[in-house]
Amino acid sequence: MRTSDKHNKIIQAAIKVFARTGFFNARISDIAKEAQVADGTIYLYFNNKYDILLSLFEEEISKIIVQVKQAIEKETDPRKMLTIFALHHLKMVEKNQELAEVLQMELRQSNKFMKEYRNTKFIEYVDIISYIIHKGQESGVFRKDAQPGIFKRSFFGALDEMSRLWILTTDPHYSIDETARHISDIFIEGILKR
Amino acid sequence: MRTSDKHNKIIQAAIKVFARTGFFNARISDIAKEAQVADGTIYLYFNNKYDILLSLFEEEISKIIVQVKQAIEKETDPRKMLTIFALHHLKMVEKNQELAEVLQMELRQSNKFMKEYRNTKFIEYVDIISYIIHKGQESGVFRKDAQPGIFKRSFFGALDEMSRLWILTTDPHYSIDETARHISDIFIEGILKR
Amino acid sequence: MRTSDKHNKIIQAAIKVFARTGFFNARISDIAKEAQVADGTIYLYFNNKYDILLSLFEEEISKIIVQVKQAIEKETDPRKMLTIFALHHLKMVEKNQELAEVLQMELRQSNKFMKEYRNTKFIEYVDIISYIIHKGQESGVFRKDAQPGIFKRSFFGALDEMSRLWILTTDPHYSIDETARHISDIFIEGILKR
Amino acid sequence: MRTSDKHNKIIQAAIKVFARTGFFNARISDIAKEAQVADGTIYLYFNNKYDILLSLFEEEISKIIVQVKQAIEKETDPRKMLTIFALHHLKMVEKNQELAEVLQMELRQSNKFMKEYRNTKFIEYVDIISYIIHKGQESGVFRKDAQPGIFKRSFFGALDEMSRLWILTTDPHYSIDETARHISDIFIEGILKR
DNA sequence: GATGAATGAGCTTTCATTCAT
DNA sequence: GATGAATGAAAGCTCATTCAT
Repeated sequence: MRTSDKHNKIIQAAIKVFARTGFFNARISDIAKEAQVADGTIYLYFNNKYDILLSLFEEEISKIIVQVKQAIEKETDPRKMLTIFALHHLKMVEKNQELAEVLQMELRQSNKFMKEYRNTKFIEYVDIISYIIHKGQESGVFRKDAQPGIFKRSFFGALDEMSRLWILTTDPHYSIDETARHISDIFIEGILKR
Repeated sequence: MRTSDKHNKIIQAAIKVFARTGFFNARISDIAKEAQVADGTIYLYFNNKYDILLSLFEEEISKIIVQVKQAIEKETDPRKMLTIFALHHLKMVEKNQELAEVLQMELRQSNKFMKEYRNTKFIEYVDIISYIIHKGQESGVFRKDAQPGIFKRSFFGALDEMSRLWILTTDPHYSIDETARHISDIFIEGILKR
Repeated sequence: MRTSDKHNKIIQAAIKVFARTGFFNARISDIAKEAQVADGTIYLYFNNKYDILLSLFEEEISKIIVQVKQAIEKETDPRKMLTIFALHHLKMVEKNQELAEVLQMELRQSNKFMKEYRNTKFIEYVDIISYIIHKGQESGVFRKDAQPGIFKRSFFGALDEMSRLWILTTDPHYSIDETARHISDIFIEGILKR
Repeated sequence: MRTSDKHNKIIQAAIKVFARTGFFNARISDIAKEAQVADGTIYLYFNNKYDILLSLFEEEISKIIVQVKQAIEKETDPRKMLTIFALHHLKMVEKNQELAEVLQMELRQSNKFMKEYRNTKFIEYVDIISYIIHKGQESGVFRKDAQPGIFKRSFFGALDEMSRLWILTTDPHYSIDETARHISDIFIEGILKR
């Protein structure tokens, strides 16, 4: 019953609770209370606590991917595409603070400690960046010797680390727009063909 | 006695165990066994499980800071300083894989969920980068409009995200040297005054 | 409706499930699935899980009693009656393995832990044996000093313990016929008037 | 620490609690309270709830076997040996009512539902009976055509079923001595060579 | 200082039972 | 009558922490 209202209610509750206390400190009963269902109901929709986290990842990142791709498709200039990606990423973080916190904190842990789990959705997200680089290299805007594999991680890492600032401290020193532009500028300048 | 043999044995054991299973899954008895002391002995040197993690952070990052500062002091060119920082960071990650894993995975969590804790040592580490930028701006090598506060986090985030590759996958596609140089090149190009 | 189709379907399903996993490990949902009804339907026919077990006992043992009595009524020689009882008991065990397992395993438990429950049907079954002894004593075939109350339990106990062999191990060393005859022979010889 | 006081205290507590409520209804916390230890302490001595039951079986049956063998060794007449076995069995049941209840009720269940477990101790106990029969056949007292394998189970089954009377009803109609003698008399008469 | 047996609070998960449809 | 989603009480087990030795 994937389309059920309860499934989503639990996911949204879990985002709130995981953001507040972290995955390990979160109690099933907290999520149940937040979702206004009984503890047992959660197990009608998920196999266990960890399954909630994984489902959350898959579903929420999927949504984000769709949105970013739509935003980027409207552009042809790879430089602008990078800026849009950065902007979109940071905006998403601000709009969905709680989700962003969970992704920031728990996604990495699960990548490491849950060996069986390959976070393909996350990889797909980051690969949007390398796709942009390839485009730029083809059109001669970006340097051919730039490694998209290194670039995509560097660019994502830069945005991710900046997001942490927003999540940890409640008072952002720099505006989202300013930050996104600043970061993408550095990276664009860094791989521009001269 | 801070310099006690046991104190350090426990820290080193904790690094191993935390790297292997993560902080939350790690058992005190595992650390005790790894350190070849009794469970109770740990509580003669640390207040609780979390105190081990914090002590570990403080002490190990302190060591790293000393080393990086020494390496950078030998240079005067801020461009080379950035490259050295990147190189040093990635080399450290490779040499101290287990420590790097713990810092990667647990440092962020603790920043968030342990509100009382200000990770000053970590801030000090990242501030080395902004110090370099300031130097470069003063000497006219780097653009004046570059924001050191944004730059330092972007640069660190890029390196940090690359490190995750090393930690998660056992086969690095790019050499440390190549990667460090590539990343610092992008960033140097990105803030160079033209 | 006691004779309802569903009532019996549930009983038969319960026999299967209880035999497979035991009463305590059996889930209502397992019985429901086996009976091809909804979980809730079971509660239209039975008060609770334990009520299924008790109903099962009463109804199934009643059937057995009718059959044994019919088989014995054809005989007049109390010695042959005993042999027929033994034969009938072991044959029933083999034909209704699952039912036999449930009676073997759960009947005793329920006698003990469900204080309110007097298993009158079971007593009626065992009393068939003492009825035979009385007959034999009246006709002078069996010793007058034999205690029917002790004999009936011993005889039943002997058959019951042998049944366990069939239920636990899948390969019977002795044939049913041989075993029934052997056991009844020992007991007949044991109370024969000389 | 098999010889520890606590190990035995927990076993004895478990006998009491299992006898009172049955294995499945027994709570670990009940056993802990009865043994005057903390819940967690039980897990220092046993792997899980079921491990307590198995340990209980092995250890207590071992004790009984030693005692019966000692009692029987003093005799040479196989007829008397059988009577002694019956007497010893029923006396044991009366003296250790709670243990007897647990063995009666739970030993069979575990034989069936815990496939991996071979109750060798129990088999050893019942084999004492077949050993006696063999002796009697060798010395020409018992019929050669008697099957020790069937006899041992029948004899044990008879005693076992009688024990249930003692356990279920609190008022024994027949004395232990009378019952033991009556049952063994039937069986002795039943296999005597004439 | 060092030990490790003992503690007991705490949490995930199960499942008999209910009840709105 | 029939359904099965929802409930929530209940309990086995873990493990950080303590403290008598």
